[in-house]
Amino acid sequence: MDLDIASVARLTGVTSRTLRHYDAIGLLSPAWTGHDGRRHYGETELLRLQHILVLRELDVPLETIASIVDTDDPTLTAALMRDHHVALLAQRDRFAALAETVERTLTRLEKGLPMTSDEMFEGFDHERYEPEARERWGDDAVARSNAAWTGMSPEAQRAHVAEHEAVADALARLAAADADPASDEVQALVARHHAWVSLFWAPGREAYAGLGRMYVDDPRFRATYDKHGDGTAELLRDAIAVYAEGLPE
Amino acid sequence: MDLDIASVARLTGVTSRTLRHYDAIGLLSPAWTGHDGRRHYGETELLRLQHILVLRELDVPLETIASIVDTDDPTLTAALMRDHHVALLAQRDRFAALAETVERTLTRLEKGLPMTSDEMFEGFDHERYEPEARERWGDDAVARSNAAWTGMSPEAQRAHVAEHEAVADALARLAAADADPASDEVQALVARHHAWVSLFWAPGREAYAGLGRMYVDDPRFRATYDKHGDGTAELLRDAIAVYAEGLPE
DNA sequence: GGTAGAAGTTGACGTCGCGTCAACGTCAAG
DNA sequence: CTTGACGTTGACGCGACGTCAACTTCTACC
Repeated sequence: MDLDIASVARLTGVTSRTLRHYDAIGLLSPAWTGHDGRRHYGETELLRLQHILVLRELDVPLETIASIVDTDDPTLTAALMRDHHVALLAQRDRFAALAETVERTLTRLEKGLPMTSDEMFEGFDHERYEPEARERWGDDAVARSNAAWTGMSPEAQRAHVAEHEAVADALARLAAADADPASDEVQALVARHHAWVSLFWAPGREAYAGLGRMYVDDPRFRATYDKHGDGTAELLRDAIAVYAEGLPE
Repeated sequence: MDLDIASVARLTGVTSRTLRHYDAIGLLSPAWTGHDGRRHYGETELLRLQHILVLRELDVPLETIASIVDTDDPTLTAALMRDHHVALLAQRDRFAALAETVERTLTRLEKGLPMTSDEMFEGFDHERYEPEARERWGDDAVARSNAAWTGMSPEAQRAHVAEHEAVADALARLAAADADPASDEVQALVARHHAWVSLFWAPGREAYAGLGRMYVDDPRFRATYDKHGDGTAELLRDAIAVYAEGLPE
């Protein structure tokens, strides 16, 4: 896939100016730049852009968005996306509440009835900023946005990240040695991986296997594991496929 | 009702800074200012503020908001509010669509399936800017926002406004002469008023009577008619009450 | 090969809706 | 009569682009 700036603009609804802006501030760089300076975008960039736009819909500042989409941990990313899904539903409900308030005001006006001043403003800003939104996207959204993650102490958070790195490193070494995905050594690592994932999200059999496939199929997620060593993502995928058979649902 | 700036802020969720800003740009002036310069707000201001906030939720620029809420034509105002109600519902649906898109992306990612680039961006900006929103709140929202109004030629629009003025003037003269609301002369004018209203909105018996009461009860709307002569709003209300009995529903 | 037009490029400045800070005035309570 | 809460008026700052301007490059057609 090779799209120029206008194609991306048409596809996504953002202007080319916006894409140039995102390049300028380092939020979204093109896949490559022609010798003439023209920007070219690939699939990875489109995925990243979708992620960015979801967050932008929620009025997350671009700087915060950058720190979120730069998180190269795929499971955390997935968890955050689920979180954004919840936020979108909240926005939907907020506008529904507003519509109702306005409707009430209208019918009361039509009937010539007065309203109390509290009643008039039900559903306005109270829903928007209390109690979550402000806290939620305030300073460091990555460290706050997921409930499980938020509940952890900073040390626990660091330990958690380190655990993931350790698993990935060990997997990379076994991948280099061409280990069997079903072997006990590998399966023990997958168990640790599954425990790690479970803090954010408790996937069933199908979902966990799907996550494994995503690690290979999505270039952005694949890079996360393969930077520890070539073949790591594939080994993890295959090992997860075996491990997943033992899961419920 | 006499509220200071902090009360209004608490009630509505906007900051006092915002209220001062709205005063500075002439969007919302306080009812009166104390000898010490402190701002005091009344019921009229709260109504106006709610109107402003509804429009702000829809991302209408403040300048446009000003031209909308300054329209001192009550029926057009009511029609616009109904329009805003529709827009709020549209926003609600837009976020619902976004949530669905994200959900689809998530499940596909979990299953490791790819998506087409079109699919990925379904529900993003296409809904937001096409085909209505941009045109709708573009330059002169007052002259565009109502469907019926938009369809009229500029000359027809001017004629329409003039008709309303003529009716109000005639009513004011009859009010000064202490005319009977049920008299043929007055009822003929109400018939013209009803025809005028019907272009924006076809009220039933109850709704039209309610509109009449609103003309007296709401000070902002009352002023619109009483500027033609004292007692005009009351005469219109009583005359509408009589006229409404002959309406269906 | 020449040229027009469409679409890209990089600065640079403008805009909107306030937030935020500074410096100061005023009021009610202790 | 001070203290502290809350108000006031400037003035500047900012985030996310829009909007020129001046220039280069690609493609199409003669």
